[in-house]
Amino acid sequence: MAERITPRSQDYAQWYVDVIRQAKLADYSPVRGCMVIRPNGYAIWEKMREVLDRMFKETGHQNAYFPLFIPKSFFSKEAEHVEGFAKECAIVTHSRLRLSADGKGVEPDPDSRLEEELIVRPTSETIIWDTYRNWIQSFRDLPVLINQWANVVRWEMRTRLFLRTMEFLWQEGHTAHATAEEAMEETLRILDIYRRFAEEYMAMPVWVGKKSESEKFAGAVETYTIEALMQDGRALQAGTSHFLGQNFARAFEVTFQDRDGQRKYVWATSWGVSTRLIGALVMTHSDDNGLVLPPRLAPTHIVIVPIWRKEEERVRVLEYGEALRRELAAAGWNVIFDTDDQHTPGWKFHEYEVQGVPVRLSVGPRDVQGEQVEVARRDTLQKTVVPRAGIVDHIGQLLEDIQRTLFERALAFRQAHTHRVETYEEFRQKIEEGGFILARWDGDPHIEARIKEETKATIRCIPLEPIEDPGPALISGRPVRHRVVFARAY
RNA sequence: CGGGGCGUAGCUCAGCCCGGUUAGAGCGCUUGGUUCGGGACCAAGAGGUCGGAGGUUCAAAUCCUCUCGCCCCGACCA
Repeated sequence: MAERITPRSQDYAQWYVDVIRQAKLADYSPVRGCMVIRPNGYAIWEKMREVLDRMFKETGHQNAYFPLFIPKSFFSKEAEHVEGFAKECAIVTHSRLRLSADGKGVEPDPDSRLEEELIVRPTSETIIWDTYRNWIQSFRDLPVLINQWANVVRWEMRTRLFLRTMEFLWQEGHTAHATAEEAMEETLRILDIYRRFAEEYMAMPVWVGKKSESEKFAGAVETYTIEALMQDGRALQAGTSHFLGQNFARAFEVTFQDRDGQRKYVWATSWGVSTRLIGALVMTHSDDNGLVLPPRLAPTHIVIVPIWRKEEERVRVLEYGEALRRELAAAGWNVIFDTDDQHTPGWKFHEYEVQGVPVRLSVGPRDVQGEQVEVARRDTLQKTVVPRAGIVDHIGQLLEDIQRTLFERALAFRQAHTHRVETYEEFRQKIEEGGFILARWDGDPHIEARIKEETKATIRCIPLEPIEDPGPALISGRPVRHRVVFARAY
């Protein structure tokens, strides 16, 4: 009997860690705040990467790779950006170790102190814009549409597996454009890619909107975001796309000569999603039995568990199962046929359930005899027996149904946990229940700050499609046209 | 950075308060056998500088001091 998963109702944070550990997505590492992403977790990241990379390329982007280290001086060029990241940077000061005096360990060799210290990138705007200066001379060089898959380091106070680790994997897009309009179009194009990815692949409904001034990215003119709701009622920022204006172009002197012969600063965007999405996936769909994965991101779609007692049964069952496996694999599904005889079928049922494989097939003597297959779906845990003939079509439809069911379930959850409030009093009560609160805000940052201070709730976004509902704003009572989205967030 | 918790076998932990031969359990692992339709069972085995350093003592996993690390909760952040 393996360890149990703490029920969500008992301790949500512990449940989250239990699911990750038992589904073998990640381990803690010897380094504080850093995790080891195990093959099961990394395979999900690879699927995400595959899908997003295709979407980026379809919209004209190319991948490139910039250095991990950034000269310290680069950070002094864009004031807001510096302020945003200064407090969480890892800094390389030496290039060599030597044996320490007591002979028991090693220490930085003082002679190897770097002339200019290097910052381990917390994000790559600075080094990329320094590079773009050399690439961009003319309007003919624009736009520059580049993405990089990389790791970044942010020296966080407090970490949580996948949601916030000191080192994490992500993609960061950095684009340069001739006009503000083009850059804004790009910002929103990417935002829509993120929305589609969240909804269509992760089966995770999201709010799409703009960040308030206080919540936007350090150095951005506008930050756009997709915001999801986790099962415990807290919001999670799942992806951001920034319109950077000319801030970085000015800081790094990136100009081009336009058609009209004028020298102009270029317009910029940057955008990213990270391995945090794996945490979002866990907290959107999984249950007390373990991980639940949407089929479109599941590294393994189907597992076949053979069952037998006697040797002659074993032979027939394995033959039956292997034919099944081949047929399903030929249809394009990733299939595991678990013929390991060290574990009982019951053990395997639990194992794959914990790991979130969307569909499990069991084949035993009964099924061989009746030319049938037992089909169990992970999302509802329902089991049915279906005829062997036409199994491929059946499974195909089932996987689609699971994908749809997960989205609908998450959407229903979000709807049930989204409330409109009219007064601050009501707001303060409702926020305690978790979930999203749609309320009117008059745009005053002081009121936003006060609400955060008093309730820990922040404006998650100002929806791109405005929630028209004129009325008095919270606290100030000033008349406003629409509502914004509040929540307590991760 | 504040508050709390924990460091004993690969994992989860007991033992510590009240010091006493050879440090335990469950799971996992190895070998053999019987099993196999929702986490099988039997037998035999391997596996530990009790986080580290110092101290008290005839004697320390246990008491004292220092130290390192990790986890959780807050403030800060993707």
